[in-house]
Amino acid sequence: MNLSELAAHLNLSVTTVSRVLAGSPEKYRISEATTKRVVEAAQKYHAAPNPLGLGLRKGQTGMIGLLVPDITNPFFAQLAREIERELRKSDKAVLLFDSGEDVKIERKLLRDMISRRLDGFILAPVGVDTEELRFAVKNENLPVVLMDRLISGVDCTSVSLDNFDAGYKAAHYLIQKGHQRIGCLRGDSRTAVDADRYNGVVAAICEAGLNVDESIVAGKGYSLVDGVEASRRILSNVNKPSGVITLNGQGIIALMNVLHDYGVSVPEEISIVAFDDQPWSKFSSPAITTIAQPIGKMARMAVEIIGSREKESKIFKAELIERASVAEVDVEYT
Amino acid sequence: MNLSELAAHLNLSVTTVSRVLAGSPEKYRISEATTKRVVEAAQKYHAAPNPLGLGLRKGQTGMIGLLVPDITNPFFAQLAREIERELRKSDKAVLLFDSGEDVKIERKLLRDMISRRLDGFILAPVGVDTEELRFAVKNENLPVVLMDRLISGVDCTSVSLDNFDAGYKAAHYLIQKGHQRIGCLRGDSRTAVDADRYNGVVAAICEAGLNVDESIVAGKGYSLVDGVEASRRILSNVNKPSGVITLNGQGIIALMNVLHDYGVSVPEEISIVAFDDQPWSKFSSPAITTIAQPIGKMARMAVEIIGSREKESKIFKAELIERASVAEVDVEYT
DNA sequence: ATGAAAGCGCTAACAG
DNA sequence: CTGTTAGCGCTTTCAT
Repeated sequence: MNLSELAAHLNLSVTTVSRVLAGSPEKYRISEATTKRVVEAAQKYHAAPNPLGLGLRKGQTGMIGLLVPDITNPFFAQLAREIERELRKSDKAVLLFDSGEDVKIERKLLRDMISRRLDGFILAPVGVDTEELRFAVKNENLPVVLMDRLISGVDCTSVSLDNFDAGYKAAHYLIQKGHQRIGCLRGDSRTAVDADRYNGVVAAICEAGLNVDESIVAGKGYSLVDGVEASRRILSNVNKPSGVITLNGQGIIALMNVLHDYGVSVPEEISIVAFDDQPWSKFSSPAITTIAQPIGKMARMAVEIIGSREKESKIFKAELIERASVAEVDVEYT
Repeated sequence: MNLSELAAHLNLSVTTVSRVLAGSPEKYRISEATTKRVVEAAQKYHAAPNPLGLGLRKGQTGMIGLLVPDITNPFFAQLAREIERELRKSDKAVLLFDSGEDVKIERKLLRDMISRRLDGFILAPVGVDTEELRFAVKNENLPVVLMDRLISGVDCTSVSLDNFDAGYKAAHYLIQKGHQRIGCLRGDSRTAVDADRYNGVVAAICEAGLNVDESIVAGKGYSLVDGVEASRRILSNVNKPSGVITLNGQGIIALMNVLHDYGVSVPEEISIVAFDDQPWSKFSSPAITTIAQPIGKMARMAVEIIGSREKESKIFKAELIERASVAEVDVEYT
């Protein structure tokens, strides 16, 4: 039931009913009796303001759009959950758009999202620079915040991880533990997240005076199949790495399975540091040493930025969670 | 930009612009010239009808609400993806609500969903019978379809799996392979999905003249922690099962890790049949024999039901995907 | 072939 | 303390 129907039932004007249900009866000095009548009747008839009328009037939809490349990817699922939970506090709902890692679909979705006049946009794009993305990001009137897959060269409001630092931390940790031959399972190297993380890894390796061996670096996408293929390539190398860093969440799943398949034991034969702390990371056997992104904090920040319509970018630091997938090895003097 | 602004720019009435953009210019015999002018200007200025005005007029929001207990759970993430993809074809968007397996939150979300006047509701509830859920499900005016966690005793439009049959298939397969001592990793036994699956398992075991040993049956929820705890209980039994069936997606993740932890090899020491085929199931080592739900088909059916506003319930059959996690054992004559 | 007007449900400005 | 009115952006009659 809507407000005017309720008003008719109670022989009141829509205005009065509206004022009561909007939660400001005292501001308009509505009598206690009336207030009570309205509230009770509203409850009884499940009456509530129609958000379309309300939105039209206020110029707000009460919804924000969330675009992800793959909701099936645990990182984005977690992100979506945190964002939804946070938005709920201000009675906003989340419209979910999944591009399936497909730029063409993403462009179409972006247009659809914008035409829906949402109150805000939290975008985790595929990672490719497109006209639609630029339009969204550069438009002063659209409260947009970019997450995860930032576009290199395009600066805009965003919430992201210091990916270089995170990659550096992972590699530095392995080096500290005596590893000298470090492999890397990458995602799509054309995306900034992946490139930055990898550059961090390379920096740490070089800084330690070690060499980067490209033959134990592989990866060309974020899908599980990509991860499996890359894992196989890395492990089929005659001279296996002593430690491997997986640069994204799907990577570790792929790698663990391939390792098991090849009968390679962790951490005895190969040590692992994995990007993205996942719910099962600590239950895994061995428990995985991970580079954890503060997903909750990042989600909250994104929501805050959208709400306040600031135009600032925030960068978070990843944390290395030490578990049991990295073994200490004796440094070989070569 | 909205239609009236565009109309002003072009010295046309909103009506004409609306008719062109609604895609029915010939129906109203709009001249080719005008049509072209409108279309081009709309493109240029990124003008599109405001969905709030449109919705208010048409009594539709162009959105359907999707409620899940946990988007982080791969099954629901996959479901969400399929539903979104399907809905997109009819230009509808998905409003995502995540109850976090919490009935109290679910009730609140349900109220919120309803008050938003959505065009349809696809609900995968926590699995508990609540006032709000009944209201939603029993209301003739709300196009609701229940999925996965049906409420026993409440019949309503739904799309679900023949869970008894699925459980039966899993157990029957193990028995065929010579297993006589079958353990079971359950979810929340108060939910119908879990109970039905378990009953199917029990039926197959009894039918084969074997006994159900409750000491190798455990589980009290759908979280990973619940799964780990249950796995430990099952495996710490002095008389270990020869085959284990996990009744939900999180269960297999928990079990695999605990098995590895305990140094139990699959399928040599213990065979496994797992509910829900997951992207990594086939890459796992050994590849997991699973009971696969036709998620895509179910999603499509749910969307179709919502669209056509039928009031029918559809039940799908699960398929056993044979892989390498079950070993054939010699039948012992006791 | 096009436009004017009404009305979807709501709230804010202006009465009283 | 409550009501009347206008207008948010759109589509659908009804006119021309």
